Amino acid sequence: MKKREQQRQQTRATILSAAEHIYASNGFVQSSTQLIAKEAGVAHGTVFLHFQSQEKLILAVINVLGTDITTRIHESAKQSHSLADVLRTHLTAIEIHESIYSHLIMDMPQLPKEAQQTVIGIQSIIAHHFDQVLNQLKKEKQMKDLPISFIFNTWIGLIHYYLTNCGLFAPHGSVLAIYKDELILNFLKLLEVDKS
Amino acid sequence: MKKREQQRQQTRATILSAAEHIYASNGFVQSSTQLIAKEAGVAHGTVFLHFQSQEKLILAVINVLGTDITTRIHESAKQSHSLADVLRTHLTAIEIHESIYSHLIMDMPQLPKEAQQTVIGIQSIIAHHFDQVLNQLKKEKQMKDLPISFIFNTWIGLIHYYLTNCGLFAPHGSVLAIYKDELILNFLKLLEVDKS
DNA sequence: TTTTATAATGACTATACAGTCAGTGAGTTA
DNA sequence: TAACTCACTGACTGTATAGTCATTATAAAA
Repeated sequence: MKKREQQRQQTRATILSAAEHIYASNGFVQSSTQLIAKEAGVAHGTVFLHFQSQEKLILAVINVLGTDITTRIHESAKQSHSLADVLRTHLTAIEIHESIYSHLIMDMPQLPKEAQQTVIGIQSIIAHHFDQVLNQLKKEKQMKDLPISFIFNTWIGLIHYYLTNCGLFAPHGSVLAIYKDELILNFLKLLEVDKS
Repeated sequence: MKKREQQRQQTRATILSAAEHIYASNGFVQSSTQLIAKEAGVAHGTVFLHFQSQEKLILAVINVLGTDITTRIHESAKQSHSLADVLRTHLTAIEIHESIYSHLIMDMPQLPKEAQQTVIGIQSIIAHHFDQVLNQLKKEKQMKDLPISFIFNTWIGLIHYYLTNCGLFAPHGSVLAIYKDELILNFLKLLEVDKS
């Protein structure tokens, strides 16, 4: 590759990575392109050479995030046969990107629709695995008869509640690192699923 | 009362009410003081004669909201003896202010700490009633042994999930009006509490 | 009636920010 | 080496918005 093209790609990657860092600590809405440029060590204008607009930059970051999370879930899901496995797969994939993912779900209402689509995409995958596992459990009468969608929403709601209130649950660190096991265990108990 | 003082109070009330409307439809963070002034039919500067700053205005609106919700819960809680009663009391109190309450919990991370205190205050009351009712049920062995805090967080998380995703669950109207009964019923089933 | 006090006005300031563009210098080609 | 290309710069523009203040109009006091 030509040296110029190489440097161009490098700069783009630097900006993307800087943006990811800034968004992870300040959230998407409260981060300025100026700050991202500074963090990346480039001029403010350079950001707009690589990304049409702030919105496109945000979408690019979210897209990278979404792709990574869904890939991880997909990989891990091959060995997920119990509900416990599915829950753990979900939380582990999110935990890796906890801070930026938390900001994503908090800022969602103010982000473009395409961003929301990414979140929906992630949840669809989890919902799919949920569906499979829970239908099996229902068939085996190992679980009470509740709408799967309700159970799913309860789970997602619970996780998002912990994530959006990380300041309350884990002021200085990862919420999931602390509560992951406890959450999975208690949720299984709630559904009365045998842990085996 | 002197006519001047009366008019002053009237103007203040008009601004407060206009702010409440605007916040309910646009959210707290995305609403400008200009827009609120326009809605109230007063000059922009007038807003700052009655409220030191935008932040103080937001806090005043939230304070009114918090007081009303907690009062309602307090009133209604006198007749709340079962868990179903407590859940219904909670949702009914919120439903009345659904749009602004939803924005409150969504914008919370970006609001001053005092605002967060209001939300915590509301939840403390609910948590208190939860505690009483669930401890009783536990004593009577009518419920499985899970940490009450976990059950509480699951409930709040579920409700907040529906509220923050109202665009998904109820694009044109009140989420709680549609799902209130269903949510209560399914949550009770989940805990296996006798509905009587 | 005249004077004083003050609620309200709206033009103004200051600031923050997204996005632009003429200019610069290093890399590439002839 | 000379001409050219293009990634990058940073000063600039335009816009949105919180908050200020001299001025105005009206109610209260003298």
